[in-house]
Amino acid sequence: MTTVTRLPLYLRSLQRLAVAHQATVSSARLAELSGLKAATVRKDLSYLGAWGTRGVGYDVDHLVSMTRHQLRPHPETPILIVGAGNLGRALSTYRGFSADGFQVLGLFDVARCEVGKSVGGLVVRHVSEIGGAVDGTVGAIGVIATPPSAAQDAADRLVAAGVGAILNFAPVCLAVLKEVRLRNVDVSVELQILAYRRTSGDS
Amino acid sequence: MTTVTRLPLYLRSLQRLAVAHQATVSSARLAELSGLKAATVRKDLSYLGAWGTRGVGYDVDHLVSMTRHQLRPHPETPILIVGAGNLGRALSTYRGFSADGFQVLGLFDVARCEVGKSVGGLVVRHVSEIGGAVDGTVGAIGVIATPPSAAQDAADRLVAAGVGAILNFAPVCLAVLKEVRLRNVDVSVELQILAYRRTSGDS
DNA sequence: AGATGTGAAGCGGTTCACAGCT
DNA sequence: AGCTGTGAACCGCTTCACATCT
Repeated sequence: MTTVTRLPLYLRSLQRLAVAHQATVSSARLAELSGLKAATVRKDLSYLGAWGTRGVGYDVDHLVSMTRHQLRPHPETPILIVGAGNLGRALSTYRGFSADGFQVLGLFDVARCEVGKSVGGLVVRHVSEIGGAVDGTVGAIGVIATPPSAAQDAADRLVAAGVGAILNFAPVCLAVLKEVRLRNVDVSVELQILAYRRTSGDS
Repeated sequence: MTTVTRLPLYLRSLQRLAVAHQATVSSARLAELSGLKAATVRKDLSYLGAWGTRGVGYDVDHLVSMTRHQLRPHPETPILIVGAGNLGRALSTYRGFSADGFQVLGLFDVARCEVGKSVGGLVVRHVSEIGGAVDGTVGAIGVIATPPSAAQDAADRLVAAGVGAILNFAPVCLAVLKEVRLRNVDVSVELQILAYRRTSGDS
């Protein structure tokens, strides 16, 4: 269901509304804030079993807790970052994570010379220690921020360690067990899409 | 057309094949390398007017130049990065850009104390200089790597400077002229999608 | 009046299946 | 035999339209 991919967007908009002490939102307003159509918002919320008031709209606080509950069953989702290069360091010091319920559990690298360095309160460990770091924790997410050549190895180690999902920033197509959810973020690909044909707008 | 979003993937796979001296590829093989279905590949390539040989496959070199030509009308697409924080610095030192035909034209920040610092051969300039940096160049792409609060201002400046597209890393929904293509990359959103329900795989 | 909830239509992309070429 | 090229079926998401409720 693609509704899931919009839930985080709703949550953000809703949190802003909550901060602005808006008690209620219409689907039209929420759509506008999230860059979507009103009908889409209503359909999505109805899937979640949302209960709006006709003629008024939805209760912001109720929607916030409902959306958040859908998005995070556990209070803190552990994150493991592999690759202590520029991107890996940028990610591990990103302060937005904790607000969204994530906690960086560890930062790893293959290069021995990187191991032991401290990055924003986190000590870089060797990739061989990934397994030990995950240990009992369930639902951990691995983030791959390595060069392309090291990405598959990183993925293998993360999968072996038992992570439930992987977010891959390396420009390669990874092979993983299909039980492991995988999403790719590739800056160069995004730029190439944007660079294509200077015509018509696309989301 | 969503074909465009797959072109960069094909190009990457094809370049690897070229390096490995593979003269020819079948749609099935290319699909496998790119994580797609064979039928999709054939449809996409036929849209480009590709000319494969039945019983054999496609000529790798031909496909590479055809795809590359589609993706980059100009040899070097100029990139302007706004925000010299961790992410902005990571992006401006990313070495993969030049290989994919992009050139970082400038790195900007609002904070006066950041201005003048040197980051990987690039001197951080104040955001007010964005307009001058773009000047005559056509088809420039702006990259927003600021905190959320500064993102809309960055977008406005980039649009005023005449960029054709914006890649936004800030966790906000930007308002831009609809002539300007916009794509959003939000790490927290990606993680939230991955964290959702520990069931069924999704791309 | 103003907004939700939702069946039904619409639309775009994916996948099938097979004819046709080498 | 093998693989492309493509019409047609399929599928799922989006959007409309409107009955329904406050």
